[in-house]
Amino acid sequence: MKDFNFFSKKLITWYSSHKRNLPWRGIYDPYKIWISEVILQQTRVTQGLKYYNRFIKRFPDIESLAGVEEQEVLKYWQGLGYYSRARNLHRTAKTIMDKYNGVFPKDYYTILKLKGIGEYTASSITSFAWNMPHPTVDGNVFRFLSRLFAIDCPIDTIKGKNHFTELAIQLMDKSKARIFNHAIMEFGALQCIPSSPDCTVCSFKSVCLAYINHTVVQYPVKQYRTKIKEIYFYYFHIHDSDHLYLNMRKEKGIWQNLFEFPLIESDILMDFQQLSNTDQFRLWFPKKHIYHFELIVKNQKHILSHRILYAYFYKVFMKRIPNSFDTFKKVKLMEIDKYPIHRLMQFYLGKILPFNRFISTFE
DNA sequence: AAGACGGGGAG
DNA sequence: CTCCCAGTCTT
Repeated sequence: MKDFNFFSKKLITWYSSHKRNLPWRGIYDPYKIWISEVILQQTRVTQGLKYYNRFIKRFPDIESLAGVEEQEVLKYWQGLGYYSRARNLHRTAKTIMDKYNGVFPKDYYTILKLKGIGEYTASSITSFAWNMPHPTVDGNVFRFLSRLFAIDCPIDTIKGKNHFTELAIQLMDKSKARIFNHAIMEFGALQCIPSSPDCTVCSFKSVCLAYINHTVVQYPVKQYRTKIKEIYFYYFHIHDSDHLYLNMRKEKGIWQNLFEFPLIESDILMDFQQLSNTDQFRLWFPKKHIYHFELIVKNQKHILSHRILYAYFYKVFMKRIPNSFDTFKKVKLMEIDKYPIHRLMQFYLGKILPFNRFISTFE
């Protein structure tokens, strides 16, 4: 269709004068590239930056990452979201130690089999570390290419993915995969931005089909929309002057392996009367003991990509800690920093603890 | 093919 | 509010 080498050249020229200075640029260590790419999955550069620096400082290589407990890896991921990324990072570090003698595999398809590494990340690692000609097709690339060629095929379908990947392969100067991939993503991130891009200064305005047709706003095309469900979380903060009673979320789902107060989840809004009639409540707080409940936080809205959850925090006072609390993890207040917690717990602890030193270490 | 999985920032 | 971010895994 066009002179593809023209695009590659033009893109790289643009990149050389517009690129941002980022800590994972100009690095050829596959480990560091891997960490940076996983952190940046569905995450903005500005948000991931401090996590990257802190993570690399604590886990400078595969061996150091594989050698710790998952809990510590999650602690360094606390607040970033999509926690399966951290769990998979840890798991894959162990796999590389066990199966590949601690050396990061160099074959694309071997890398692709590792947990938490998909096509995008495998392409990033192989192209950035070894200049292998695999295209990095991320959100930036989807957007840029969909506009440049006015592609109506939805990007969130198998067909769309394949189409854009093929296009990126054809556009790429195979001998310059590393800089081409950096350039095309940077272009999408800085010039061909999602909303109101300044097309008047774009290097491709003379050939961009969407710009020529005045249809830039229509691209990229998406087929699916995530539907959002509302849920209600009722937390119990057991009163104790110098301890917290926590549970680890073991089940698959939101916040797996993170710590939180004993919790009753519900699809519906419940007042205290209804709550106290649930099986879980009666198990934790049997009638033979005297309790006093105080509602500290009411209807706290917490938004996830696919859920809106409303949280209630009850503080529980009692004469003596009953045996039914033995299943909870009793954590010294001073040691809360060792336990990975989600934003909602951080919010509550920040509210009730007079000194924010308890949760300040990782912020 | 469709949904699950966080959190934050921009408009 | 809505959209989207250097996506991947599960069913």
